Amino acid sequence: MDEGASKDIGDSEGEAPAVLLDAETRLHGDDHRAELRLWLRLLTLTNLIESEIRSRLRGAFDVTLPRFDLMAQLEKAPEGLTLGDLSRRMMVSAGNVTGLVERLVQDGLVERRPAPGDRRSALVTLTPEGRAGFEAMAHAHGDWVGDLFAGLSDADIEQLMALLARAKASARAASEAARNAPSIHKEPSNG
Amino acid sequence: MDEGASKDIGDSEGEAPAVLLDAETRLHGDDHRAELRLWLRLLTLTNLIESEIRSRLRGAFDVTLPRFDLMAQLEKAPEGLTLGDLSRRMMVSAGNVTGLVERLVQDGLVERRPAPGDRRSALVTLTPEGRAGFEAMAHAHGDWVGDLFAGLSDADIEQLMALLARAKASARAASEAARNAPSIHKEPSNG
DNA sequence: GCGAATTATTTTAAGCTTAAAATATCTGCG
DNA sequence: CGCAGATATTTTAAGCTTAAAATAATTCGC
Repeated sequence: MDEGASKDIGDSEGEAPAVLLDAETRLHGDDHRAELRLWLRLLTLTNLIESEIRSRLRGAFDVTLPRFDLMAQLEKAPEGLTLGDLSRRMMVSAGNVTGLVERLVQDGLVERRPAPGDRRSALVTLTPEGRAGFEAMAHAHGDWVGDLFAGLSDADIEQLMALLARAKASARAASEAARNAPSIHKEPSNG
Repeated sequence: MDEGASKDIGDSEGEAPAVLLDAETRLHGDDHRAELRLWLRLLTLTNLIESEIRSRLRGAFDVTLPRFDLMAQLEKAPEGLTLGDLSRRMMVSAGNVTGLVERLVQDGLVERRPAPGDRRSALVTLTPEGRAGFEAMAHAHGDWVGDLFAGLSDADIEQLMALLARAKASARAASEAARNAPSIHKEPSNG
């Protein structure tokens, strides 16, 4: 397995990604330059950290991020979770979970057994080996994340948390608005 | 070997992902709770926006994000780019670019031709169709990103830009430190 | 000019991911 | 009861992604 850093989309970082906007767009009205730069920076940072964590998980424990994520969910639910629970909590498709669980079962890290009372469902739990492995990984993972953000002060973190919360609310609102009114070509002012 | 987009890892969001830290970790010293929450929030936000953009690109233009990204790089370099250039600029592996270009050529959106002067290389450029398609996509993409961040004020954006820059510097420093001194089990103080 | 090292690209093997279709089971309603 | 619709999971087809090995061509040093 493995991983990688990923995606960029725009410019490396310093200047305005003017290329993403042709002259006509600007005439249209909004130009979204600041938002595009923000998105680019957010994406770059997240990809940087994510690929660092992926690569460390692979190097130190020979495990992928999705597997780590799945095990983290199980760790929080000692009584076990169904595939559907996992799918919802991990925010990935059901088919994805099927394959992930299959591979983790093969590795002896999780166990699958019929759910009592519903023959459609299966309950997934960590094996003792899986639990022990996860604990070591979670410990290292915490240290790594601590390291990666070591250059931020407590105040920086606090401010970031607040701003990211606001950004998330904004993005969620926009997503839902689009979901409830599709096909409107998303022109804020003159559509 | 593997990889994909990734997702959550911790809690849905509100509370401390205490599960990622067992008692022993806390005794060890640092506990990194704040950093873990920050990382979780950053990841959640980025995934939310990224999947929204992916889904809109697919719905409106039947194109994937990696293809859009590749075309964006070509748009900025009208004289064309080699596969190696693309790999570096997109921050993905060379093999990845080979396949992406292959598929885009099949769709008639980009063109591949031997690079003059180096028989190992190929120059990739947008076809007229690819260029026209990209312009429409970039326009919509700009609007979407503008929408998604519409709830942030100019001041919010400015602050976020500054804090994210600081976070990026921190993460980069930590990555490079690790790269130059591997195998030290990453214990900040007592390794 | 020859061979070693470097660079550009492709191939291979494996895993992640999704949407959509197919299965299987369950629940509610007459 | 019996069936219709909902729910849980698997399967399928396609694409993305990487690391590592394999090819091919270039460059450098002598």
